[in-house]
Amino acid sequence: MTLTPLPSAFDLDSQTLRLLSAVAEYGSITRAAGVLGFSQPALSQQIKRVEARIGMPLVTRAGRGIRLTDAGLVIARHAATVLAALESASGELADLAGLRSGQVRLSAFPSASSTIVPRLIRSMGEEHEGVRFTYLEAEPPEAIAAVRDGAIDIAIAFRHPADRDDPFAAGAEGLVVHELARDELLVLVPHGHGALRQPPGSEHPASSGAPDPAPAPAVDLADLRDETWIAGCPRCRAHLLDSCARSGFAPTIAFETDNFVAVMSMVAEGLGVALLPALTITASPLPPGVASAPTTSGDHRMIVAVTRPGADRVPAVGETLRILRRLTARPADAPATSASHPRLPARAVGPRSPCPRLDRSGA
Amino acid sequence: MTLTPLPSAFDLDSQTLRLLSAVAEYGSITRAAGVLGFSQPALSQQIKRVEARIGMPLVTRAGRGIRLTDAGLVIARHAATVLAALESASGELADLAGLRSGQVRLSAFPSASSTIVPRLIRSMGEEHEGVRFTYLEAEPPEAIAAVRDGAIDIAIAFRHPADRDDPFAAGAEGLVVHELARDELLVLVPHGHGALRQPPGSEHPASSGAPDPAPAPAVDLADLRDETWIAGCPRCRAHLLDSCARSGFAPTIAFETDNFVAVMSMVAEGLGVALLPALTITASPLPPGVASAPTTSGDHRMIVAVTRPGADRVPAVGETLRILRRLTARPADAPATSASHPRLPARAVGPRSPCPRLDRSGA
DNA sequence: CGGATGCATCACGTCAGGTTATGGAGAGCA
DNA sequence: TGCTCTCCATAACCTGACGTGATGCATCCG
Repeated sequence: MTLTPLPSAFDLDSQTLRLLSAVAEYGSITRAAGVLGFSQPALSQQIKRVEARIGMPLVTRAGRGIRLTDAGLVIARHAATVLAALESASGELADLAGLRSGQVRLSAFPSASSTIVPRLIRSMGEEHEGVRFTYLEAEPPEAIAAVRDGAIDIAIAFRHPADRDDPFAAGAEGLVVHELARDELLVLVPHGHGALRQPPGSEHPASSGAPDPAPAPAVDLADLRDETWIAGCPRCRAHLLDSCARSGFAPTIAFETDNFVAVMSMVAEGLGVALLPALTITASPLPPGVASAPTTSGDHRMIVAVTRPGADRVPAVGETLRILRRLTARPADAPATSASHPRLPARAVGPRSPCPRLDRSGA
Repeated sequence: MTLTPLPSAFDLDSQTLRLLSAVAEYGSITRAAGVLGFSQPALSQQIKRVEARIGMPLVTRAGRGIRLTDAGLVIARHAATVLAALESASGELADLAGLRSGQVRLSAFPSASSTIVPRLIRSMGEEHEGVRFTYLEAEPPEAIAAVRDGAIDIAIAFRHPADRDDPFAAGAEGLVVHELARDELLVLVPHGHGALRQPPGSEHPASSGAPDPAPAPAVDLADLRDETWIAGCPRCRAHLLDSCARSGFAPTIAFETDNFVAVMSMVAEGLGVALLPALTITASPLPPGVASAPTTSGDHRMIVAVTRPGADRVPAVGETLRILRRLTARPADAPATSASHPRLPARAVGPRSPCPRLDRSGA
C-alpha cells in the first residue's frame, strides 16, 4: 500500500538550491531574501511553489522564524556541489571572456604563413597568454569553405578588387569580409631592366598598406608587353592576365608555378619577368639580381579576413581580428614608406611549400 | 586595454546546462528539443537568450547544423556534474517521499511510552525500514509546546473533553489536533470493594477505544464519595476533581503522586481508591488485590496526536499519523471488547520514570 | 534541380515570478 | 499584561521570460 504519489521527477533547478541554501545559511527567509537581492515575499512564495511541485514542505515555521524540513535540508545540502560546479563553469566562461583561455582556428594563404600569421600569433601570445591557436595554411577558396562549415574561425585571404565576377564574392556569400590591407602587385624584373628607368613623373600609388620593402619608381606594365612572363598559381595567373589586359596586352606566359620562390629565381636567372604581391617578397627576400617595382596602374590585391557572421563575438576570435587589423593597418595616415611596418621575424613559422593544395576555384 | 565587458557574473542555471548538454549530445537543436520535450524554436531562442546574457555565442552554424563554441563546450562539459548532483538530490527527495528515509520526532506522555509508542515505532519499522524516530517522553503541555516551536513533529497527548476551559485548548491554538481514541477512566478499588457489586443494569460505555484489559460492570462514582482518594499528577488531579464534581461530591484526597504504579500499589495496600486511565493499566498490570471498573458516567479522556498544520505533508510524519490512527482505531465498528486491540509488547521501550518533568500548565 | 532537413525569426499567449501593501503570530521588554 | 518589533504569509498586480505554431532561408541529397 503505497500512499505516496511518488512524483516521477523532482525537477529541481539550481535556483531552488540557491534559495534553500541561503535560507539554511541565514536561518531566515527575510535575511536570505535580502542577501539574494529580492524581497521577502518573493522568496517566500518561491519556496511555496517548489513545495507544491515536489509535494512536501521544505520549511516549517518555528516560533517567529523557520526551520528546514528533512526535504529542505536535502536540497540545501546538495546546493554546495551544484553551485560550486556552476561557479566553476562561470569561471571558465570568464576566462574565455577575459582572453585567459580560448582557441582560435586560423587559416591563411601561403605567403601570409611566414609574414602576417606569425606576427599575429606572437602578438596575441604577448597580450593574452591563454589563447591557443591552430593554424592551417590554405588557399583562399578552401580557407573560406572551411570557415563556412565551421572548421576555421578566421581565414586570412585576398581578393583582386578589379575582378569583375570575383569567384571570391560567391564563395564568401553569407560570410563577413574584413578588409585588412592593400597588397601591391610588384613587377619583378632583372636588375637594370629597361623598364625601371621610367620618367620620374610617373605616379606612385598613394597608399601601400602591405609590406613594401623595395620602394621604386612605378613601372608601366605596358612597357613589359613583349617580355616573357612567369605566372603563379591559377588564381594569380588570372590576376596577371587581368592586369595586363587593362594595360592593353596579353602577356606571353612561358612558365607557371605556384611556388613564388621559384618565380623569383626564374626572374633572377633571366627567364622572364613576373608580377608578384609585395607580401611574397616580404615573405622571401628577392634573390640578388632581381628588382621590384609597383605598377603605374596601381595593381594590387586586398588582404582580407573572413569569418562567419558573429564570430567576432567569440572573445578570442574578436580580439584576434582586432589585433590583425592593428598589425595590418598603416600607422596613422602617414604615406606608405618602407618603414611603415615593423620587420617581420624571418620565418617564425616554418615555411611550407606554397600552394600545396588544389585550388578548386575556377580561374 | 581590456576590450571585453567582463560581466561580473555569468549567471548560469541548471536549465541552461541541461539544454547545452542535450545539444552537445544530440548534435542538433531540433533533436535536442525533441528529447527535452519542447519545440525547436523554444530551444533555439532559449540558447539565444543565454548568449545575450553571457555575451558570447554558444553555438555557431556549421553547414546545415550547428557546432558548439568554446563557451558552449564549457557549459556542456559541466552539465554532467551539475545534473548528477541534482539527480542525487532528487533521489533523496524520492526516498523521503517513498518513506525509504526520513525522520519523525515523536513525543508522548508517560503511559503511552510503553503502550502506543513502541507499537507505533515497530509498525513503522516493519513497513518503512528507512524512517528513523526520535522519542521524547513529555507531559502534554510540554509536548505541545515542543510541537509549537518545531522541536517535535508529533505529540501524543490527551485531553479531558469535559473540561470547560481546557488548558489544552489554549496550548494547542494554531496546531492540528487529531483525535485518536477514547481512554476510559477506571476506578481502582481493592478487590471485593462494595462499589463493584452494582446492579447489573448499569450502562456500560458504548465505546472504549483505549485498551480495556479488565471489563467489569460500571461503578457509580457517587458510591465512592466517602472513600479516601489517591490523585495523580496535577492535571490528573484536576480531572479527578472534575469527575467527582459531576457526580456531586468533592473527593477527599490523601495522596498525590504522578507515578501511576505507585497509585496502584497504594490501592493494593488499601490506602484509598483512585481513578486512572485504562491506558495506565495496560502499561503496567494491576497488582494483585486491585480491581478496576469504568464509571457509570463514562468518564474518559481523549488521546490525541498534535502536529503543526501541514506537518502531515511531510511523508514520514503523515505516514506515522496514519499508522497511529490505524493502531488506535477500534476495528470496524464492532463494539469495544477486551480483544479490540492486539496485545502490547511488554516494555518494548525501556520505561522511564513517569512524569519526570515539570508540568508547567496551571492545573 | 526539386525535396527534405535544420536553424532563425515572427507574432502571440500564458504564467512564473517579481513587486508593494497588509495582516497575524511570536518574542522581548516595560 | 500590553506594546512593539520582527518575521512570515497572503493578496493584488504587473512584467517579462518562455512556450507555441507559422514561415522563411540555407544546406545537403537524390
